[in-house]
Amino acid sequence: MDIPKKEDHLLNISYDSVIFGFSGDALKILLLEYHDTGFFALPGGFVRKNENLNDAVIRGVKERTGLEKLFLEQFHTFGNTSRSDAAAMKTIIKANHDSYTEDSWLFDRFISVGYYALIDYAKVSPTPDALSDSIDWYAIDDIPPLLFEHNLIIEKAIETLRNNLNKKLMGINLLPDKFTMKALQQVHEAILDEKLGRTAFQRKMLSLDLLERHEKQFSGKAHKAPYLYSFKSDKA
Amino acid sequence: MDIPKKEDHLLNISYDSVIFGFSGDALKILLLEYHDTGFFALPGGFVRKNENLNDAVIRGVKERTGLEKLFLEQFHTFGNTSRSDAAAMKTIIKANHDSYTEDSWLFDRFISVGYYALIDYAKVSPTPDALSDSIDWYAIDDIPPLLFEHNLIIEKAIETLRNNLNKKLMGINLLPDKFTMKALQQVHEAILDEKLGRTAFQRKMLSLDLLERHEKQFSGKAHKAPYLYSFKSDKA
DNA sequence: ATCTATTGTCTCATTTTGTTACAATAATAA
DNA sequence: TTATTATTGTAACAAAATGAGACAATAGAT
Repeated sequence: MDIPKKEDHLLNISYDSVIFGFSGDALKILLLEYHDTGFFALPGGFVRKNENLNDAVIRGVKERTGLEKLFLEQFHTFGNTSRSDAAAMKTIIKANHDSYTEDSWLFDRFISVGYYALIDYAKVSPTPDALSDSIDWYAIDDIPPLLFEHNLIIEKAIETLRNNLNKKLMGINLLPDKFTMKALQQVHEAILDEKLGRTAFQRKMLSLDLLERHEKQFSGKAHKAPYLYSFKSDKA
Repeated sequence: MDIPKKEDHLLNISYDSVIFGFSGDALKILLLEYHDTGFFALPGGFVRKNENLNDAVIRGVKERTGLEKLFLEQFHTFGNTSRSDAAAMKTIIKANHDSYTEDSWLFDRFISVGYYALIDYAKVSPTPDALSDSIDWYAIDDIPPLLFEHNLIIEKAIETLRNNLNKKLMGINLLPDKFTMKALQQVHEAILDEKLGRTAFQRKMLSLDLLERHEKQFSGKAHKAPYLYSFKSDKA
């Protein structure tokens, strides 16, 4: 992988993406570990000179997950001087490139726009890029210390996700196209970090008139089979 | 006024501020008009190399309004290529500066962070800076066409304000320290653009336990005098 | 055929919200 | 001093939303 070129990009501005997935029991996010440094961080990147900010983030998330259509939303822009860490950036670049130069634009101060994405955990097999040893899922209550105040960015992302959860059933973006009411409830519980009453939850979801009921799902277990639901497409 | 110098600032990044005030009957915002151009726009600015983004916005709003302590919150970052307009920027700079240079950094593309501020309308006498003919209040349903997609930025600011209104009685930032329940209700109605039931509103506000009741306010009119309230400082 | 775990819905209690009613009151007019 | 008027604070009641428990339906195991 080449170092991104200064003349192709906007300066002093970057993005960081908090990519959420739901494993069935826990809410997780994708973190990458840089080669030979022990550094963990959020997947991020830069904006090309003639590229919309949104498109830059979509491009970056696609490179990391292979997903093209995904739920993606900006939540906050982080602009404190304290969040820059030129030393760490130098270590990363040094560990990966012979062409290390002391005065790279990458060591400048960056203002970073935070995005979060909600994706179907099952649809992704994350692949590390050339800069990173690994890219892996981490449960949100088990996040290691990260570079560049990224732990703070994650907290803010979760807070935003909680606040927006009720708007238009956002949680469904973490599930397959068809899902049971129980799965939807588990997603909500994972995001809110609290138990919800089963009957009240079901009544509320159905009353929103956003779900379409399909065939039953037979699990092979000895009990009544639940209906499958999907998000009504005309409510998007 | 001097043109801001390239070497002092972050490149490709700016901010725009939507400064809300409440005149007693309508919600208004501050717009400025540039010298000799007929161009209207939101007050905005740039970030110095060693300055926090938030501090840059505080500095800019203070220069325009004289206010130092104010309610200020970031709401969205605008990053589409379509929002840049080098031609308009050139017109503005030309109209104001002999030292016009064709290749100024100001003509580059900018990603702009949107902030909104809530201030006490009565406390401000807006003063135009050297670049602008006028800075004035405009009711939010009477905004002229603005440069750089600023109309869109205002819409998003209002939307965010509506969504956040219930969080911790944000509306009080548009009022003096002490205010009547009726004034608070009028602020809410102006923001939400709908009438609210008087008794339900009063009951709700009092139940939040965020308001402190003070002496009555005698208006001189022939009716029962309302209590004055303030925001409980320990709930900030 | 009986048993077990889970689901969908009903019912009822509780809480919240919306609306109307009404007494209290500050200033004015009679 | 005593009505009169406009507005305020709160109570009272109705309607709607929410929470919790009961229960029948049912897919598969025994």
